[in-house]
Amino acid sequence: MATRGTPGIPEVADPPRRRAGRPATSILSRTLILETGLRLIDERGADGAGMRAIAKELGVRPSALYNHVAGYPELVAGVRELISERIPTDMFDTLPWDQALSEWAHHYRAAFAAHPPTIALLAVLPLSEDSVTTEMYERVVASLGRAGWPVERHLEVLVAVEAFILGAALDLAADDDMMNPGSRTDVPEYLAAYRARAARLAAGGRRAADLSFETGLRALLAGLRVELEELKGPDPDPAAR
Amino acid sequence: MATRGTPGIPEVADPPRRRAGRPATSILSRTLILETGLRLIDERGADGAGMRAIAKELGVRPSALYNHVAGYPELVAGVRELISERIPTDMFDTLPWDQALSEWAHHYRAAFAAHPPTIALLAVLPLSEDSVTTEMYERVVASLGRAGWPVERHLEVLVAVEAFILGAALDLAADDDMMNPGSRTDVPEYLAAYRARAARLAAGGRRAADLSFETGLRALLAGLRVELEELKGPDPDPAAR
DNA sequence: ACCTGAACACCGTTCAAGT
DNA sequence: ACCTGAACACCGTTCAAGT
Repeated sequence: MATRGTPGIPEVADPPRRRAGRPATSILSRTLILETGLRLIDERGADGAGMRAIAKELGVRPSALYNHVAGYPELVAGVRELISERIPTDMFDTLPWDQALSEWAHHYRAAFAAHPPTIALLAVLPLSEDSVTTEMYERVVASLGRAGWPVERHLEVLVAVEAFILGAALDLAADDDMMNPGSRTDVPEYLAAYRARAARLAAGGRRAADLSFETGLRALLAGLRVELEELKGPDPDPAAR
Repeated sequence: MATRGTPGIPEVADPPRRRAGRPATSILSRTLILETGLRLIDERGADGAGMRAIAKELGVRPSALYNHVAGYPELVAGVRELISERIPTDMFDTLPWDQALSEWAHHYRAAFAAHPPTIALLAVLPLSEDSVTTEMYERVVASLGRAGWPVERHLEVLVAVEAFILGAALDLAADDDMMNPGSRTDVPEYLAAYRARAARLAAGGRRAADLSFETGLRALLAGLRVELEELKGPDPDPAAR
């Protein structure tokens, strides 16, 4: 309900008080556009952060944005990069590979969780080729190498863990009540399981998605640990390490 | 390429040859609309399967669809249900819980993989409340119960596995080449890992996403198995089972 | 009940014209 | 180089009018 062009003369006529032509000092920048996009996503959801909405928020015409971003898809990718940049990776230099992966996974998921509407929008993007992500991968891979994982399996492990993280992030975006069976009588076991979890959640103050994330991550890493041990296990001479 | 309005004069003028008013026998149905939607998604991608495109394909005006589906979001949910229906669940009645979960996961992922463009569109949807999905959950939960998982942890385990499946499905939608570091020189370990995997993939005929899915799923289930053993382990009287 | 026809309120994007 | 202004080719959705 924006009160635009109401009565009178141009009362709330926010539109361009600026005249055409190149402004003395440039108004926009790629960074400004991306940050505004992320802010609007947070404030209004993914649908409230299109090219036109961002332009309006910046007091500019939509076409002006195209001087700094190639188009909407590129803008979305840029916003994802903005979020990815905030995922710390220094734990890979100080912790054992499995503990480091666990900490990383928590931060990774939290980075998206901080902007709920972005999850559906951004998790869908191909696990990009942008610079930030690649640098993150570099540290993960280095850690796996030091731990003794064979080099041809590094990406396999990395992507498996990342898949779980993204899936868990999607789950986080879903409403806690989304799986509520209501009063259906044809799924008794599910109903019992749903209620038992609900009671447990009510007791502790945690979200449903947190339980699944913690348990899944713990299991995944435990399984990977076992697999690495088996890879190294047949080693007949432990002193060779 | 549906050959519509074939002979006669108005050759390519497909638009409404039908006059207004209720047709003698109704043309549309919810099922027909959903199946056409899925087909168009397969043929043209998610962007080529909007309300208007479906209407055109069915030789009908867009507004006619609203007699059978509430709107676009409901249509997308319906298409997801169409896909979900094809995921078999009978393995939960015949196999041990962990083997059943493994088979289920393979089918679940394959159901989406059969319609690549849908993955990004559908995986994003909250793990719905629709009837098919809930019935699927019922069988999973029943299996976990028989295996000895405490009832308040059934959904936790189920959702953890499902998160991994959906994350793996997203990975499947990404191009194999998407993680290619190109000729970057600042990520040597990553570059080596990428090339080592590429060589391995070239040898065997598999996709990158398959490796990560198999390894992640195996690890996840192995970890869950260990956790269940620990839960049951302290049992002082094995005969009580 | 179930379709057409016309309209509404949006999109992202392009491009000439201005400075 | 970087903005405005106007236009293009789309969307999903609503609703009166027809049968």
